[in-house]
Amino acid sequence: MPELEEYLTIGQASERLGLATSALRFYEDKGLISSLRTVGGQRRYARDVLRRVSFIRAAQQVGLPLAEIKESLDALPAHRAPTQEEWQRLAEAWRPLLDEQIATLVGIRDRLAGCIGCGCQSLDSCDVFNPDDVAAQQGPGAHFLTL
Amino acid sequence: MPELEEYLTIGQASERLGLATSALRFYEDKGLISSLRTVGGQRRYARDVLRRVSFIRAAQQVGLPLAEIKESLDALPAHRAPTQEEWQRLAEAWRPLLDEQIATLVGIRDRLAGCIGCGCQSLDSCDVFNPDDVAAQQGPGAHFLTL
DNA sequence: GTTTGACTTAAACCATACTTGAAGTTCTAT
DNA sequence: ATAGAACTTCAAGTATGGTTTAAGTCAAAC
Repeated sequence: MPELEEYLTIGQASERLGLATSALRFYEDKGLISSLRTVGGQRRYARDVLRRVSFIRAAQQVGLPLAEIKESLDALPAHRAPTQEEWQRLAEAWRPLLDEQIATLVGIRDRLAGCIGCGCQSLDSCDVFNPDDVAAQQGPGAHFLTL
Repeated sequence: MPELEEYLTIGQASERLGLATSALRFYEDKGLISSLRTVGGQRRYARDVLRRVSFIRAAQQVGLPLAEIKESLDALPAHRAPTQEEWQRLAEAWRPLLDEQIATLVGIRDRLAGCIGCGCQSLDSCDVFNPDDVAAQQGPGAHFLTL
């Protein structure tokens, strides 16, 4: 039986994910991933850890802190590999965030292009360089990253 | 003479920018902004600090660390308000970064849509959930944020 | 059965980006 | 002239996301 291929050591997972072993242990400490243990106490990861970690990294790119990512992952079953539908429900939850973040960046880019394109006085009415008073409407900190 | 309108106290700048006074002092400590001082030692900001700080905040949204933002700002004149062209040169330097970051997020979004849209087996060939081996090609850490 | 590389924990350390607190000073309005 | 709000500095604290180190154990090949 392919028991050797069934599970990954932390080094194997690390290599495949392009992530330090310390980061995997850190994620496990924080409850974002879990592992089985050998009799000797070494970690063995089920293969779905690869998908979980990939999900974590993608979520980080979207700007989510690990604590929130954990909350999302907590919706997944603890002791069996999640189904496709379960992954998709998580993924759909990001859509608004993703859209918002993309809109923010595209907004910066376009206003940038506007400032560059249209000559001398647009700069004074440009949101990118004169948000002034605008930011003050939202709470301190926050904006889109702290969602 | 409108000396009162010419300069901003730290509290006024803070309020207009929607940013804590401690953050403004922190930026000044780090050399990202500068101020004049009253006889009594209080800060007075020239109005272009608003644009500078807005630039900083926008740059942070693009993922740049303060140290790099400082390097960009160091290209601006120290003792006069930058011209429009000077601001634009800085802004243009972000274009590639912005484009890259937008592309990354749009990529995640589209692959997400693909996974959700196309039924049961796409998940196994989806980059978002199976980057596996892919990430390992780049150095540890890095990816687009550490540019 | 022994070596060697991969693994273990726990605690300490790092960098970034700020915030908070203490103790005191300045500014502005009355 | 004085009260109170706003300001000052400096040091320490916080949160996030890890990495590093020390001292030792496990697993696999020889």
